[in-house]
Amino acid sequence: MTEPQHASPAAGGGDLRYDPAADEPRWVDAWNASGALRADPSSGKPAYSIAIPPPNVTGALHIGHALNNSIQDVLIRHHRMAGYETLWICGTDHAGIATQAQVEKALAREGRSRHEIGREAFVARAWEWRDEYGGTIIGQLRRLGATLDFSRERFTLDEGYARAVQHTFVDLYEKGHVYRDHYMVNWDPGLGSAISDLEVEDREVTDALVQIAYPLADGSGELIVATVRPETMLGDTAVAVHPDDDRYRHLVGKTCILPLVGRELPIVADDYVKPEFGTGCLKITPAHDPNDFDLARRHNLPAISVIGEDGRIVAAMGERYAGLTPEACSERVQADLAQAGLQRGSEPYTHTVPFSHRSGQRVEPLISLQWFCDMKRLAAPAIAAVEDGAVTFTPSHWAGVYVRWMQEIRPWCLSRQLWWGHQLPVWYRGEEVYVGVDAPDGEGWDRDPDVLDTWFSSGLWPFATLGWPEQTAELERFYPTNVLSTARDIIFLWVARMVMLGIEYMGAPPFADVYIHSVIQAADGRRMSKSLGTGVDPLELIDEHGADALRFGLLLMSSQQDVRFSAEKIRQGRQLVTKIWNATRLVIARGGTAGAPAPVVPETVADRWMASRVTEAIDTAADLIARYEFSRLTDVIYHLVFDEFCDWYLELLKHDEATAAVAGDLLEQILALVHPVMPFVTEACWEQLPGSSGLMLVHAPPRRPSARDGHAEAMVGALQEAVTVVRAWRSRHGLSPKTTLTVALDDLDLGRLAPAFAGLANVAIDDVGEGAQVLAVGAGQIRIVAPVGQVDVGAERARLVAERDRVDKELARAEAMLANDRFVSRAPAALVAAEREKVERFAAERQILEEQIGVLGT
RNA sequence: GGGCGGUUAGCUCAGCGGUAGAGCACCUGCCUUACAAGCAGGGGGCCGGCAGUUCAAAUCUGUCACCGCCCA
Repeated sequence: MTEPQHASPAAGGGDLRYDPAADEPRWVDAWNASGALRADPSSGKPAYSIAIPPPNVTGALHIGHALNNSIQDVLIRHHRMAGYETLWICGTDHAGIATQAQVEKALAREGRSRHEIGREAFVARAWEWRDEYGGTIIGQLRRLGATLDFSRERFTLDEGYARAVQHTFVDLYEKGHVYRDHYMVNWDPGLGSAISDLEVEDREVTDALVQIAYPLADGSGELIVATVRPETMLGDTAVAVHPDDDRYRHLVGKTCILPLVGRELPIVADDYVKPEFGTGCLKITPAHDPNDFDLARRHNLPAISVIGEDGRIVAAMGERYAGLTPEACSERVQADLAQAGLQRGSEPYTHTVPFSHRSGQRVEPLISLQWFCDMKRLAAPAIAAVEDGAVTFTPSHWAGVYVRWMQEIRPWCLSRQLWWGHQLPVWYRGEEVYVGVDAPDGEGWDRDPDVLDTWFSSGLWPFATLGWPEQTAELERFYPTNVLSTARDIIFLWVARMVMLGIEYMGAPPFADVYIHSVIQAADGRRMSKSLGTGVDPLELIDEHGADALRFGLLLMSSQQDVRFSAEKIRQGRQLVTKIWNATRLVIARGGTAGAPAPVVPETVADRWMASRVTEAIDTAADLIARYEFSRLTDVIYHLVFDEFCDWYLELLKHDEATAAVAGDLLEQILALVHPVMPFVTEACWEQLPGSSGLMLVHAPPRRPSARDGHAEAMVGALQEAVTVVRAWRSRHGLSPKTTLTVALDDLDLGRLAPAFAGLANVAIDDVGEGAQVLAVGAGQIRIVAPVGQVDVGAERARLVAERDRVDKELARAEAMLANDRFVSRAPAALVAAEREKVERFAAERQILEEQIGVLGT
């Protein structure tokens, strides 16, 4: 027989602090083994469910995951303890681009490429990669203490899930929302795929703004156009001017000659053109600029592609340019223009240019045949759901962000030229197109090689994970989920799409609440960056401080806005862990036990006071959780444990002013209150408390140990003030805390707490005679004997005079307010009464101060 | 260019109409047998500038200045 290898708070030789690294793993196992994480759709309890925003299968836990999953775990644990049948849906996202890149990298190390091994082998390779590494982040979530339903882990490429995705695509096609079109897309040449608008980020770049002369066809002169991309001129199909521009009005309808190519270009008028930009003449390249594309559609202009999907100049541009990179082509075009005498100048020009979020490469806008989803009709009910309150955002201003984006929603390019993902359920045979979940009958059909944007499949997450389109018990029971917790950069990518698809397929939005948590920035106030080394690894923080400390610290630092990472908050969490641990040791040493079937009846004033404080904290905490105010929740916990339970109540317990039975019961309630935030240490403490049984994980919710008790709060309040006043006095006079002072209490009724006062303040209560110093305490006062020769009378007098002046000012302020008729007549009566009370109190305080000053003499 | 958010103690952030708060940092005492990763006491802010509304403004309105984010 060996003792378990874990820390113990038990009295007598117990460890002085909790050891998270040694103790946490066994709780992860115990929770899992308990079966409590597995949701039971057939239970009679009310349901509470959350779908985890599925982490990228290639990902590792970052600080944002750590915060978001701490939040979700608090919600899940709180509701589980409160008697809900909870389901926290677990799983990962197949992350098309990221996963494909990982596998391609592995292949490259072997000197091979995906094209060499072919699609089938590549996909098999990707699955192998996923089987080997795909569980990493789920394991990391376990270390955080996340109580996901691991038995229902889903992956967005699972067979059933894939079926749901195919079904959705086919259905949207049949409803006419999904269509195929030649349209301008964001082409990522690095990836060799189209990407969505949301995967593009604009960056400032300084390019050369080149001026080129386009001769008028009738030989009457020339137009000068300015461009940062001279190579695209090869695809120009018009020159545009503003309709109100007097310089060019007479040229509209005429034509000019495209240099180097010789094509005749119409000169069109369009108010998109800014007359003040450059020369006011805009070359139009419909195939390579989104604005030009739109303008060309308005004027029925053809589009001529210059750059192909390989990122190089297409063959149709002739052998002088074909095959060049755009940069090389730009140089050659400029040289050719110079030779032709048509280059008119060049100047540096800073503008924003789209870059791929995925590959980091400059996005090439080009026209391509892709599958799109028209979002307008799907968006309308999704907007209504937020506007009429069926879906609420916290903080609320994100609702506006969501609605504004949805109102201007644009078609979503669904196809990606990748191999890893949901291949489009589309087949072609000549001009025929077949869209269906199953392959078409007959010979000669070729399946579209493209896959769907990963976000298309994750849009189905809250219901496809529950078995949809099958009508499962889980779906019936747990849809819609209660809340989605996520970061604001996901609102468009994911939240909006989930709401649209949830309403379309389930007839109800996928969640009632959307909680948008803080983005945790680096200490410098910028986004954490791996390349800059400003990232913080949550796993290292768990190693160093424990998961409880990390969870607490992250929740404490989070707020309604972005916040800077603060290691100090994590340390604070660790201190709370230690505090709870040691408080438990003390309570056990004093004979406290747990497991009382009903509140232990408080006996003493101190007991009733603490029971009252715990009661209030429990109520407040439940309210804060309901409002997603996690930072305040941690604050309430911290204050309760440190300032009330430990600093006062346990000290009173040591002075036998509180009872061990109540202390044990209250500690139990506090552990239950703290457990959703700090699950590990609360389990460990609970385990050590005599009388405990089972896991804190499934403990009943923290029980209000008694009603609020105003009398007890007032009595202990008076005690605290009296003790503090004496301690401060002693400290001011440089007296050691060990110096026992003699004091008398005048009109100060501490009742049965008087002995506690004597103990905590280290005083003897006795008759003090004349000449003692007077200290105001609430309604009464304390007279205190100054040890002869140990008190700096001059300094004390100066302090008292300063204090009296301060009170005078307060008095004058309150009196001035009361002298103001408009205040007395217009302010709420309660406030006026409060000011009157203040006048009385300040006057009394002033009198005591005068008395004190008098005693000290001049 | 449009929109949103921010500017409060040295630092990180609360408060959002009734006399400025927390944690950390700082200063001064304490190894008081649960905890020195602790305890006790203390100093520190004309709440970005200006102008309004109000009996009363960090708090509401307008405006300016910076900082950040999102969408073009």
